[in-house]
Amino acid sequence: MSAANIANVSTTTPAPSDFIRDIVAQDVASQRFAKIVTRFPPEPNGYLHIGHAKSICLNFGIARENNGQCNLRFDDTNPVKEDIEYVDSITHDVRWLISGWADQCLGQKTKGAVPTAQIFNDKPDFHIGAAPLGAPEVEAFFASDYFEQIYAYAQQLIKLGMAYVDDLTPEETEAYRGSPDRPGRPSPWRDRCIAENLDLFGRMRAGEFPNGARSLRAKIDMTSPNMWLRDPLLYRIRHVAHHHAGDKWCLYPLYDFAHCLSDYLEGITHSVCTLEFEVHRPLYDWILQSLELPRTLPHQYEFAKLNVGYMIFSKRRLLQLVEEGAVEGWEDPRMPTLSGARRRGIPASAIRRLAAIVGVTKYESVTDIALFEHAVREELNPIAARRLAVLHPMKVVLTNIPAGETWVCAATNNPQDEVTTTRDLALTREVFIESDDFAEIPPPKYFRLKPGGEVRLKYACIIRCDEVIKDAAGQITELRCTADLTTRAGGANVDKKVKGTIHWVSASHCIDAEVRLYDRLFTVPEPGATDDFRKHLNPHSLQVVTGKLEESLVNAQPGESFQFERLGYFTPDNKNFTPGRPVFNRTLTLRDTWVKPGQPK
RNA sequence: UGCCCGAUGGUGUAAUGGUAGCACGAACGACUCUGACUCGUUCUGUCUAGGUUCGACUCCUAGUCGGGCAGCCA
Repeated sequence: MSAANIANVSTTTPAPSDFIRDIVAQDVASQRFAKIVTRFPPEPNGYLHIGHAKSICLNFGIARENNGQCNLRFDDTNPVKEDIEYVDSITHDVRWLISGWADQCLGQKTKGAVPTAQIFNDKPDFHIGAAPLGAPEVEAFFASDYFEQIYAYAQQLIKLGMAYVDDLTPEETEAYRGSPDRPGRPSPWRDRCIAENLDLFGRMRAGEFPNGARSLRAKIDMTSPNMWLRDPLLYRIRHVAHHHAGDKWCLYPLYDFAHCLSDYLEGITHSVCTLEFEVHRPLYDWILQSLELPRTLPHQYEFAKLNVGYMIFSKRRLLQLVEEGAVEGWEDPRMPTLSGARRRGIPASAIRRLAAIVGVTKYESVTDIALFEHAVREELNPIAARRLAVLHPMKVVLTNIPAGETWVCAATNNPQDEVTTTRDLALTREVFIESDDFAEIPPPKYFRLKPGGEVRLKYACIIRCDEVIKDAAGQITELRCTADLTTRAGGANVDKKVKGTIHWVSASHCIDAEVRLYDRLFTVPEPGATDDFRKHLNPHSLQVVTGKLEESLVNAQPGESFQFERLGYFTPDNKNFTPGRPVFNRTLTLRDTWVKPGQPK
């Protein structure tokens, strides 16, 4: 099973419905737009995580269900926080997440393209479209590719008397703004004439003024109860180079100004974002309406972002974990990042399934991590090949099988398959079983191996424990058992029932492999609820063991998923991979409904 | 003591004035060469108070609780 195959699973679930899709459906019905175009607009200042995945699934899902398009656009208006490393990882992660599902909807542009002039309804207009599907040299959209056009829109706003250059310092600007329950005061520079504003704005671009000396502001209403309408800043001076635009600019637009115009330039029809931007919507509309643009304007819709128990999604905190070494980088399998999830063996389809389960609402909730784990198991169960592996080995000697003798056992690769396929396992005198699967003093209802008891070695035969061998310290060193070879497949007593069936590997036909057992990164459901989230790091989130694995696993490749029977789902690590010496990551344990006596769940 | 948004079982959601349903979870049971999967049964819900209506989760009013807004971040 290749990574590509995994990504192809479960692409046929019924189209979900939610309040945003309802709006889109109405717009489709009324033929308001020729084509539905959405966008996913990350800022390249961190890695994508499962929270972003909800937005990706929504935006690409809408495009997919309406034969539309979803642009990947980097919202890169703040060069001091952004980096090309993030551009690359985000591009990769988006492609991974939509692979086999919405590839055909991914809007990208011809490499190096910028918005071009056109006439629309007899009016001058600017637009940038997607490169045709399959075009050779393509790249994501970048807001920074629109800087020239956005600058021109700013000039137009000045000419309309709707923007002005302000000389207030950042501190003064804050003081003049007032507070949510107290109106702001107009800047003394608010009523500069258009010619002076234009001149000053040009000199800001020319680099005549230091950082923070002047800004461009929209002229709206300093007394508005909506803080974002109190003459919001449109441009600030930053004498720094940009990772994508180079050193061409020392003047950068702010989010509110760049975002709505980027949406317009790309022909976005539905601009979907998270709830915290709800109060920005009047500004989004104000800017687009003020500029008297010829084409149908995009509209912004907001939904609640994803929260999942025992995870954190704050970029700042995730960066902190990386920088402080609490994890091994952004791609650590314990991280909620998409690259971490991929390395952990979580299929993209499972993340899409989660998005479908949680839906889209305006209610801010915390999703039970059980929903996520359910989605993962649901995707992995049908596709993960079954293998036998012993993580905490205990030696068992089958005293009635001579050394060197081999009994071949056919093992089913996946009971979920319609057509059963098998592989051969070797049963030999010495095998390993899981130490948990033997109890010298068994608790009630324990139906694995115990002294004098019987258990089935899966795919092989029933064994009986005759003797427990211990060292001087009283530690069990091996079990001496008798194999009932008549209970093998095809044997006379194959139908003999025993309560327990356990996994095992032959001591002479197994490989040693490092297996990394991951658990949740935090010990509390809402680690982000307190300032000191690091206090709740799970000290046992990674346990490394050397397991005994059935031989066939020696050829396992990154991107493949296996179920180690009775243990969980595992995948070869894609970072520490040496052909012939795979290191395995545990994706997730199997659901375990056996309540150990005395251990409430 | 400003403005905006929200509230349905333990969790995520559906019902768009007409039987409160689904999934997860939990409990019990069946099945089982994975204590998995699968199957069956059960469990728990409309924030509060008024109002409109033959009928309200849905509409109105007030309240309660939660979230957001005072970056030259996005």
